[in-house]
Amino acid sequence: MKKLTVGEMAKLNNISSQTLRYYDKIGLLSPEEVDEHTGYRYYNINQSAKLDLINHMKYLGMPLEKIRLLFEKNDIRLIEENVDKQLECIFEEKKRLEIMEKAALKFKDNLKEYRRESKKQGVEIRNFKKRKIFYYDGKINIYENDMETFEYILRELKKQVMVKNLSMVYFCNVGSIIRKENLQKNKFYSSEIFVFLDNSFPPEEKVEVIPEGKYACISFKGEEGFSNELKYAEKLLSFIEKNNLTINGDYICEVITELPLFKSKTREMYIRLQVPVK
Amino acid sequence: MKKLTVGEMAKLNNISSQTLRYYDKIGLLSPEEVDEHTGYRYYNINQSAKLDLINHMKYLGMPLEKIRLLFEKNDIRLIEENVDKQLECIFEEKKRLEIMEKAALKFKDNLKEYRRESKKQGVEIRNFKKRKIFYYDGKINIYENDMETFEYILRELKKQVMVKNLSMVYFCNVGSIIRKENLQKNKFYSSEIFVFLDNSFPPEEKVEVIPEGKYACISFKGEEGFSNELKYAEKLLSFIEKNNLTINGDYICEVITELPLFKSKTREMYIRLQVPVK
DNA sequence: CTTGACCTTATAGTAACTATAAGGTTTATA
DNA sequence: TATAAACCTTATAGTTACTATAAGGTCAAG
Repeated sequence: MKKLTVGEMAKLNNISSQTLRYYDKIGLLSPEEVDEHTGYRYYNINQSAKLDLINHMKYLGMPLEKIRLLFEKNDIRLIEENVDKQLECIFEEKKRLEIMEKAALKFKDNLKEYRRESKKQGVEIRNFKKRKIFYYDGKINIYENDMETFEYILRELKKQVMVKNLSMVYFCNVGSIIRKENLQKNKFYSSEIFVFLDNSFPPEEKVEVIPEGKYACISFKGEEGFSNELKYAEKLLSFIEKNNLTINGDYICEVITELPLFKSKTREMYIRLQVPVK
Repeated sequence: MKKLTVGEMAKLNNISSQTLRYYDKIGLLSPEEVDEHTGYRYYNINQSAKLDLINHMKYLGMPLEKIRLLFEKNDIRLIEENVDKQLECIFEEKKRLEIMEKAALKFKDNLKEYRRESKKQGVEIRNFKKRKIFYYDGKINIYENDMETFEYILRELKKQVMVKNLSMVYFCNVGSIIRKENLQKNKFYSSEIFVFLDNSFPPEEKVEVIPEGKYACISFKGEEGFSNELKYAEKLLSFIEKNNLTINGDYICEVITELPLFKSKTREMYIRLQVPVK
């Protein structure tokens, strides 16, 4: 039988000779013969079969070290078990990709909304579909505290989100709520902040549905502190009053997109205030 | 505002302090302040916003270097383009996973068949569903040549499979064909070898359908050369004759599973001969 | 005998960290 | 005020499955 050099063997199997040398080094596939004097590797074409199998198992996502061990152990049942494990990994990976995809689409949505909102001025009436949120009550009125405190409450929410094993994907869409009772009393009190969830999320404690319907909205660029928000909230409420609308639920302050990357070190957020109306 | 040390900042954001130091090193996120004398890093809680965004983009599958560049370029449109690219990557990755899953399931199937066949002796009649193959004609009668030549033809098939952009997944299921005309003339001539394809594979040149139906089968352990096969083929054909069955199509020699890992350096294959009968 | 194409080993680089070592700083307690 | 614990610093190596490069040896053809 013809002895093949690394280069020939590599070409026949469509891989690089370095890869073959590497496989030799880690003991995964060694040439049939090595010239003692020159160190030249000589392969046999039928070693391709093993290479085929390596590629196949690699394709299943197995690390080379595991493949090597399986070869060493030489037990079909072990191989089967490992293929089952690989299948589980593949399943997990597929789930992860699904979430990634959702996250990317949501991110695009956010950017689109960002562009839309940054052109808008004044109050408008919009229809929103049903939305789900996961909220956390910090027990502190955010309007009576500074951004620093708000950040700490946000971190707390983030931890809750992680504890609940929700994906961090959601964490780009946060907001705060003023409950209807307080709003009607003109009391700016909000201790609850939330993240938007996927609509497919199952009902659970601290998961709430924000109903579909008409919302009076106003959006603006968030700045340090909440003084800004109060100004726009007043505009929104006076619009509602002027147009003889009735407040129909909780006031929501939604962060459209935050791009803290730019110039400033702090959050640079577009904010949309929303009040459901009749 | 409170200055946070790496450890505090890390704890608040549920990452390790080493990661924060690493981000500092690669210029992705540097602390607001560094003590000139001691080198201590001091962060501000509102830098968490940037960390959130980093995590989000990382989640989309972006490498840190790209995230850093996007931060540097400071252009929303660029970010959007990159998210689109990420979506494409996610899509590709999903396709790859699908194939991986199929490969793993097929591999398990093969092992199951391997166990089944290794217990069987003698001829049996089995029903097979429709199967698709991609074949390659080496123009050389494999029965008149040795295993080495066969291996070279296999390598050629492999290249064709790659040229056609088929997944290597299929390469674990190879076989050879003796056409009906030759078989009926008792002429053991096969120059065509093939890989089984997914049934969803679109019809194309060199893609053929092996029809559903009854097959007379015999399986055995493959050994060096084809002498072994000829012996079993004779058994199969005499069975067909004895039982007054008619040959209804091409003779197929299918490699059930090869596990070249074990002891021997050469292919260790279970082989199933199949002849469609009426 | 030379030339070019191949082979060898060794080392560094990739990505996003983690782990470790050796040594300096801060803070709380005795 | 001394000291110890808990933190911080930098630098280095390791992870995976290779690829790229350098410096030098071997082989086959002309």
